[in-house]
Amino acid sequence: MDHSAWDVQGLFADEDVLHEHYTPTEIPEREDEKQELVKGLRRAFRGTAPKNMFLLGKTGQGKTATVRHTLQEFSVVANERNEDIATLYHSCSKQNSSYQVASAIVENHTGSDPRGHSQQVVFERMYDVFEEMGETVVVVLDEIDNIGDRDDLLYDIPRARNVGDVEGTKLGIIGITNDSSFLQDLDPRAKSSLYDRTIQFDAYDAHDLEQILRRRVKKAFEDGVVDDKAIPLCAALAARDMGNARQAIDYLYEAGEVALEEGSEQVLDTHVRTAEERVERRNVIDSISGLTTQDHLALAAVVSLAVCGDVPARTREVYVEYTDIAHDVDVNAITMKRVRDHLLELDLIGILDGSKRAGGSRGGKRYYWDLRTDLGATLSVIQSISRLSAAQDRILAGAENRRIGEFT
DNA sequence: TCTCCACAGGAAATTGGGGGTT
DNA sequence: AACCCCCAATTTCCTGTGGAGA
Repeated sequence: MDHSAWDVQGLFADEDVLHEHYTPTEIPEREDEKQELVKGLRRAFRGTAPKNMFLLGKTGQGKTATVRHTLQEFSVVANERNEDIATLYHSCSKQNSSYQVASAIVENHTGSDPRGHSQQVVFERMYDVFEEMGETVVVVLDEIDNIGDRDDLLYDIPRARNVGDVEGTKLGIIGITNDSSFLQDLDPRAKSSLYDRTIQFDAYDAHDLEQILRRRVKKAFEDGVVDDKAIPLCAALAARDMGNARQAIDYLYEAGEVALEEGSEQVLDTHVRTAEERVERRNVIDSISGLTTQDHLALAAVVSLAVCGDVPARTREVYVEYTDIAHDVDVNAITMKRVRDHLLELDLIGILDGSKRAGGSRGGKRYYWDLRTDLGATLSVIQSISRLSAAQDRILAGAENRRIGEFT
């Protein structure tokens, strides 16, 4: 029997360096931002509370890595100087309200879940946790935009000392958000009085990305394995899109996989191009599969219309298709208002395109919905959702005239 | 020019469910 | 068992919008 499929060529030296949760030891491109953080934090060594700060910037701009790295240094220095300083990093990705965030912090540190009590009680327990940690405590709340407008926590923590919720402890809070509108929605007066500094992480340009990639390549791949044209290409493709380092690294990683599959001894620019397509397709699939049933139905309605070539379509047309599909799969159909909301959410995450145009014969304004992602890829994802199996025929109706029925 | 009406979109009320205390 | 807290999704209700056709 041929076992060559199990062979591993030595392209990668250390794949972990390319994984999402790898924290680089240095980011020279973010040295300025780091110094800002240091300035805010080092006040703790003078006996003052650290500054409250907001880090602002899109995903993949090194916000989390910079903070973690800086906090790490801060702790080491504090330790050397015998300062009673503690730091707490918390990602709010799984919580969507201040209440849940406070509960999670309490649960992480005491082991008991405080949910069920009033918000006030939960906050008090959270402050108890802080007081136990040290004389000065820096709290980092990553992905804080997740809590939306239930942001009491952001007003409460900076005031805790004045109000007497914490007695001996000085609190500093660092919020990280990739949604700039989140910051605008905070009460402007509270924002300026409670938060001393916002640090903006601008998108990397192609040159920055290239430097970042080169450092990773050195660690992740064997020497000379990555062709010299491949790196700038990854950087350029990502810079053209969003200047996202995560994306650039994903391209590179996947390019390595492609090279392995093809039995190539080098990672070439052709591999990068294949990788880009794969990564993008995978991103679409991931974002769709995480949606709710109603989102899926709304999307399926647009896809169904797209299969027939009936896009862009008005909300009403999408809604009619939606009700039919909902009936097919035996799910309660919801109001048009709500379906429109779902369509708008799909627009927000880049799957649909909802353009608002002046109305036709009846005036007003109307949305015209179209698919922003590749029809074939989206259709195959829709088909893979078992819940929608009873509606496949309807969605594919008209496909044979359009010769796009053969996706799997 | 005026009215009409399908749609947009904000706000409030409702529904239902998860987790508590007493 | 009766009652409290938090929350997401949805419905209900309402006010605007603006070109076509009277």
